[in-house]
Amino acid sequence: MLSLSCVDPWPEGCVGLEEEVVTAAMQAEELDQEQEHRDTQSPQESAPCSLASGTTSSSGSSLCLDDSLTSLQWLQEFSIVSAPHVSSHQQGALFGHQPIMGGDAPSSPLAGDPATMGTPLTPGKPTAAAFCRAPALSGPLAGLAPHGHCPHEVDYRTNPHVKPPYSYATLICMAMQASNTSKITLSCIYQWITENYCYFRHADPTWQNSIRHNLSLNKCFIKVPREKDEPGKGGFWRIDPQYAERLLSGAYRKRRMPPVRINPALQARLRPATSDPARGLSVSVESQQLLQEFEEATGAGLGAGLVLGAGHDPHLTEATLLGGWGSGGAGGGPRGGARRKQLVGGRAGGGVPAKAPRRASSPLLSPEEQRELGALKGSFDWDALLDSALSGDLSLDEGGALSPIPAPPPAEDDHDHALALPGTRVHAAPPQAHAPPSGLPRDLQEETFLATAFLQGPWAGDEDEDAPTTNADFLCSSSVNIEQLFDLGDALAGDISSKIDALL
DNA sequence: TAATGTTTATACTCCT
DNA sequence: AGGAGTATAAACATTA
Repeated sequence: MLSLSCVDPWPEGCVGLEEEVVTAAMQAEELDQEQEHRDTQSPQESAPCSLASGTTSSSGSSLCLDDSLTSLQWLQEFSIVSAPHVSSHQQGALFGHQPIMGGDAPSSPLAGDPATMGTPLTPGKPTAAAFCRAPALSGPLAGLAPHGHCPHEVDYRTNPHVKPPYSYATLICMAMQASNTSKITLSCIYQWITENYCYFRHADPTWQNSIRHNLSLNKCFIKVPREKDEPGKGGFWRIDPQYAERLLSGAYRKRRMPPVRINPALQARLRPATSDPARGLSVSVESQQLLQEFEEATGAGLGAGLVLGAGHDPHLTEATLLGGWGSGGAGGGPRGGARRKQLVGGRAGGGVPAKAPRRASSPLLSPEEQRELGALKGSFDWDALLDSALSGDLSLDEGGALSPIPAPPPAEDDHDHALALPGTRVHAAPPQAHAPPSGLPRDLQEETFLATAFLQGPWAGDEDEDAPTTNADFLCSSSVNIEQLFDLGDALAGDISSKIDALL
């Protein structure tokens, strides 16, 4: 059954943390009140604040969230450059709202893109509600907090400096699930990611290689060749339905990933501005202490990117920040291939000069793909998905979505099953389903679930916390509440019992 | 020719 | 320590 952790935003293991964080927030709020007033109000600059229409109004910026619930306000003290022109709303880009699965994507990929405005890495005002109160961080999800990279702190949609803490597979899943179609093209995946994650708009386009690599390698993804009469290049991709089904099952698991990654493509842009120590990362002693307390509370600090070294040397911190590719305290520096590129010739045949990095380019979409992308910009309707489950379209029985019994690998022809998506048909899984071939898919789905659940829920900050139905739980925000799911479970249990009785 | 897709290799983190 | 999962890089093949 569904984890109860979905209901309790602050499970046992998180209570202490909550208190500490809130305490730190209160202290920080006092410290930062002066700066709070310094921040001139420029609502017109907070374009991302505009809410998406419909059920996916998850793009509310930090401004839209509850200012009174600041919990990490002390992070405002972290400022790579002093940029008086940067409004608090822009500062809120780092912590604030989430990329939206649906709703109105920017008309331009760069719309509301701080990077294009030279906005530095300047954390804004997260809210308590946005920090770990959200469902994605409750229960097993609290594991994200130790990463120090709570997704609710960062507005990945507009912040070009921080890499989303999601695996590529998750991003692909998100793109696919945001689509109203059962299959999308590679370019649409690119497009969705770049529109929803500002980081990738400015990152070296090698991430696209990784996307393709994931699509090819990950068994979750199935390639659907184009019809012969279908124009366009490349095939379509979709999620193996057996994994899509598991979106509704299982517990969350944190993602293993370096906590904070600064877009290396922006480092060069940032570095000149921050090379001046006078304009460098400004961290007050109070905030350092608060951050340290927070790190101690969370056990991991704000990730490699916000490591406060001995003596809390701001410059060291800056260097760590700008060094990018935080490697979890393993010394920073480029990881993986980047280093190998330097140290090992690899198959590239040592000495072969690396390709000059290409500029990120917006994939050119065919009209057909544009239409498809239009669907991508549409809603990411969990209600519909849940409704599908509740209506029985999803396999809910043996090994089904809501069953603790793992689903079996699908038959080959199962690939014809469509991804369970809102507005689209949802095929039942083969009843003989069992455990997935590996742990990856489950993790992936859980992560995707985690990643997408909160995308639906900007409510944490702008709703009354005391309201019984606004506990920032995606299920509670959904038209299908947890009771319904329990009712469903009861019904299923009853059905199973009756069948057992019949057999006996 | 560029986009797409496949494969291989390496490095890193986390878990057992 | 080793395996699993993931990220990154690159070479190469295919296709529109």
